[in-house]
Amino acid sequence: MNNKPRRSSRVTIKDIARVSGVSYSTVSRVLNNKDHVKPEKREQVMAAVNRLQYVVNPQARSLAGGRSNVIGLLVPELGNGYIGEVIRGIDDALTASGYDLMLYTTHRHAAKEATYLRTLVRGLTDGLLLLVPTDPLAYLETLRQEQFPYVVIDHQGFDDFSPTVIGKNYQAALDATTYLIELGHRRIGFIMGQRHLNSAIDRFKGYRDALQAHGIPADPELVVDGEFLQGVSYVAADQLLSLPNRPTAIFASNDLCAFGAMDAARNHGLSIPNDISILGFDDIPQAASVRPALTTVRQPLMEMGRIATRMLLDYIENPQQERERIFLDTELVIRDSCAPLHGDRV
Amino acid sequence: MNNKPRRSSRVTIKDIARVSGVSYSTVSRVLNNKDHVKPEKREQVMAAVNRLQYVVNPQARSLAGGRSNVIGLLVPELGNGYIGEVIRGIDDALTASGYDLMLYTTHRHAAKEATYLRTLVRGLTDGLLLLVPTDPLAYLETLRQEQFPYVVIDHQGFDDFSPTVIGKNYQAALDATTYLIELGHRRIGFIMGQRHLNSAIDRFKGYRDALQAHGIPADPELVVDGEFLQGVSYVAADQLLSLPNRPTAIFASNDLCAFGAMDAARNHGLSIPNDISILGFDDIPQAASVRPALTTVRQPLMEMGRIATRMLLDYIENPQQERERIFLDTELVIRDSCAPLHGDRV
DNA sequence: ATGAAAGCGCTAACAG
DNA sequence: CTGTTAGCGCTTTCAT
Repeated sequence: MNNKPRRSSRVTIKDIARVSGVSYSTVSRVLNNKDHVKPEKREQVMAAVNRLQYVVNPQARSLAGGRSNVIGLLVPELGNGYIGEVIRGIDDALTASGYDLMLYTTHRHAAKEATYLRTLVRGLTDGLLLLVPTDPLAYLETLRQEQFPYVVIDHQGFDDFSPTVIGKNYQAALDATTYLIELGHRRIGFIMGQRHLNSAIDRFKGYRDALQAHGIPADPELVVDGEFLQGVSYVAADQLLSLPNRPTAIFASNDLCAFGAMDAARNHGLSIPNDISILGFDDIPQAASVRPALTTVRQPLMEMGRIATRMLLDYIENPQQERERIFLDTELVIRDSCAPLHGDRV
Repeated sequence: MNNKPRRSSRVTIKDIARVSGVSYSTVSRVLNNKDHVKPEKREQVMAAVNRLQYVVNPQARSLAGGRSNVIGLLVPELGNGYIGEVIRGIDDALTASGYDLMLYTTHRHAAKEATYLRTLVRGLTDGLLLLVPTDPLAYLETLRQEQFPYVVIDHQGFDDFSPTVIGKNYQAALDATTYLIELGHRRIGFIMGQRHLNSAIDRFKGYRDALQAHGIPADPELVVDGEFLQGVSYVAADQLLSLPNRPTAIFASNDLCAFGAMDAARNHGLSIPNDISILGFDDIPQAASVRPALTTVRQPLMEMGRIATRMLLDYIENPQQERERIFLDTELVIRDSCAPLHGDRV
């Protein structure tokens, strides 16, 4: 419980001030790229910085009211490729920026989110990336009032002021379902994501409206809960496949759910796509490597992370910047898990 | 470039000192569980803490010489399930600990690692987890001299003092290769990992020695470079499969490499496992979902992360703690990608 | 057992 | 353009 902290490489701005023969506020100025410092002094300082291998102490900087140069990322959990991809995009955008990343896993625990938020905002981070937050209403308003920079990724609709990056879920689901219909399917099962998420709801609406547009009556039996989880979806799909009049195609709200459905189909002795077509959403890396390769809606996950990060950095640098909401296009990636209704693989 | 930092929820220990009627050094004592504070005062303080929703400012604490309660994680990149699994274990162990996680992606860039290290050690973190570091010799010695707590995960052999958690690579590779031999294979290709990593080398030795133990001559043609990457392995496997006397089985240094080999095999019109057996290493989540499901060596990835984290926290709390090196057992997971030499699927 | 006071390393007014 | 000075919030001697 009690141990000496070891502080290392004790080169501080005072040291480099002494060595380069200027005051240490001047050092601070050049370090922060401020104006009003003679080029030659700037050079002297930089020389000393390099020679002494100086690195700032981010805490001191942040404590003194500067930036910490770290941004926080709140994610529900790490378990699926989806989040990994988004993080890659974030990391990508951060790499050149000089910002570091603090990772917070909330395990979908809303209270935890709120606590994190309070400490984070307390100066540890300069900005926040919220990936599918669980119950953001509780603190988003606070963040806004504090003018604390943040961007929400892949979650939308709980308020009308949060800057957001999200895929066009409705349109994507509409297109995907239409594709299935054009393949001749009319009994199309739907595995729903977490019902409290608008992304899940939008996907459902796309599915529903596509059916309706083609005059296919909605059958409540065909809509089951998958909660964006593979295990839950397995059960859900199993239920679908046990129906007397079972669907000939299943549209899953994300790839994980699609994998669950594939498992269930195999378990029922059904061949994919000959006996049953399965369509996913996200296009996580595994989607291409499962067999049959999954036909799915590709969300530009890395891109989402990258764009959100750029937006955030922009807000940090530039607080006046107008907040925006960005809707990204998706793309139907046709692979091997869907086939025309009566017949051969497509 | 110039913007006001917004500091929020300005409740500091002074506030809670005032409210609870003690000096603020007493508050600090209570907050840090120090002795020499009367139980009743302790209660008063805690009451105020709860009432005012106080949260410490980690930077101030760390600046003043206390702990920051964050640990840093250095990873090469996020691109594969392997690292995701390890991180889950880390996250798991951290969850209850009150420590936060700082994520550093080095992109296998050694210079970047060194820079990170300097700033990290500068007080931002209380300890470091190094996941397959690229060129650690440069700074490990420094870390040790500074008595800075760290644990290396899945990399070993570059020095003899670093605390380490790693799988038994040699034994695992020996067992896996033996399995293939017992299936009747004698021409067994090997896709090598990054040659500068001891984990890759140990796996190779296991392969080599298993062959030798069964009197199978080593054929250099059968050993190709995969660098732990799917793309590179595809090319490597392609080379193997183009051999006049092509192997009947391929042992890949990790699952990603195995996937590359599967792609190559399919491209050669070979059926897995009837025409060619493929065996992987790691058992990342995808391994179970590819078709045919991959027979592979299971490393307890989450467990590795969890154990390493516990060790690290232990070192932080308890600097005298003796450093240890832990070797974890692996397990051959037999699925569908390997079959007896002449014949049906196993 | 507890308070007072001295910084940790840095940024940001404020003078000049 | 540049130096001086006052903290940021907290931990830690050092007294008492």
